[in-house]
Amino acid sequence: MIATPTHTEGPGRRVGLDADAVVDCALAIVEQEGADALTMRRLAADLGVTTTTVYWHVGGREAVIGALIERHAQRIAGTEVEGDSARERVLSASRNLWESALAHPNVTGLAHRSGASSAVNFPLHIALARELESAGVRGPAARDALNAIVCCVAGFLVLRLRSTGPRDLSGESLWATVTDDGIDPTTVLALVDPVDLDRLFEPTLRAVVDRYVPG
Amino acid sequence: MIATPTHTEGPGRRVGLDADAVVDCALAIVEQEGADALTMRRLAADLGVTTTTVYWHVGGREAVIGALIERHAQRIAGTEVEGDSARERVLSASRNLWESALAHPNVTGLAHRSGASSAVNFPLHIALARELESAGVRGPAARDALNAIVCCVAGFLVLRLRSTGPRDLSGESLWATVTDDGIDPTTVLALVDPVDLDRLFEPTLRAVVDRYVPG
DNA sequence: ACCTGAACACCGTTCAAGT
DNA sequence: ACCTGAACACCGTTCAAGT
Repeated sequence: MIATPTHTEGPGRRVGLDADAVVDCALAIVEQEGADALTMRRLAADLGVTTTTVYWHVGGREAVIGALIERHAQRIAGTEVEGDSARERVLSASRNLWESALAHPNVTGLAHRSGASSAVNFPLHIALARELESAGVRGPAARDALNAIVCCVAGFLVLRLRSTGPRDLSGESLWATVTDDGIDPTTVLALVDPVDLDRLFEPTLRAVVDRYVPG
Repeated sequence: MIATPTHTEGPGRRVGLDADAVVDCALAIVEQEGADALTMRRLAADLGVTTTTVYWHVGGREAVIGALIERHAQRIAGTEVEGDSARERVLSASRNLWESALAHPNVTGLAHRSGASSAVNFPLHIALARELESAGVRGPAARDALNAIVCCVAGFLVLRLRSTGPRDLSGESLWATVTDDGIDPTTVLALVDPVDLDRLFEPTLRAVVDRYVPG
């Protein structure tokens, strides 16, 4: 008989839980079912404990989300930058930002809503800053290039990842403006089409890179 | 004695409330105290009624938010586009997108989180589409230009409006990567500075416009 | 140190009831 | 048609208590 707890239920029992297990479970819930599914009670239930146990190990909901985001950031930190020329490597590092967000839409959305959007992508931002330096962009120019690229990628992600529910386009009262004015309807309709964004991303990114990194 | 209700409290009394008054009140709460302050109970309390009355007039929270966003969209619809050349007017219409969002950060953030980010800016998107047409950009080219510009503006807004809390930058474990690698710290630090974005917005916007509208 | 049980103060929503 | 009161099922969080 090894040194196991003498009782298996009630206060005082040991369930062998640590902060890492809690954060892993929280991250899994968010990735699979979205941020709204992450409640303290649901998280505790999945772990087989009470909500108060979660509070003891990592803290309240905000703390759980913070830890979850930081773990995800470390997970995507190892993404490789490809390309031969310095310019191509800058583009590759920028694309990594775009692709990692598309690969984990729920975590990305949660990080964005909780104001930690830069925290998740921190490792990838660093990687991009490194490639900019290799491309000869330094000082204030590097700062501007980094910010412009990050903003551009973030903008495409916002429209690309937004919930594609049918309840958008709100009232028909707004549509009246369009049909009245003789604007080509397909131009405006494309604002809702995420497929276009996948095609548009690359050339727009290149336009911004061209503006801020010489070559 | 005019035809007033015979009783002033309890079920059956008339308070002279309509859907417009509810939406106005909801919009005021959001603009002044943020979206989190908009609860059904708070809204009802400000109107001097019960929560169920709000449900009767406009519906649940989602319906209130939808109506609130649509009203704001109509409010900003009248923004003027300035500029002599067609290209300058395209830039002006794009700037309107940026400035109206900065003027109403709470409503913008709520619209974005509730997946109605395109609904709020719908009138301004139409205005931009009109200027693109005047600039000779039509068909698929107009669609691409519109999407690219909207994405660019949205990206700058996302980083500009994100809650500038001190709890960002999460763990110090991430910072270790930076100091180890000899990256210029000021380059990365600038990611948190919103002032830089105000300066960067215009030239980056011009780079995107240059790419998609000739002239 | 680790975990439970009960409780508190909120929230959105519904339903029967009033005039 | 318009409005109330009470209730339901949730939520995050706290606190005393157990081993």
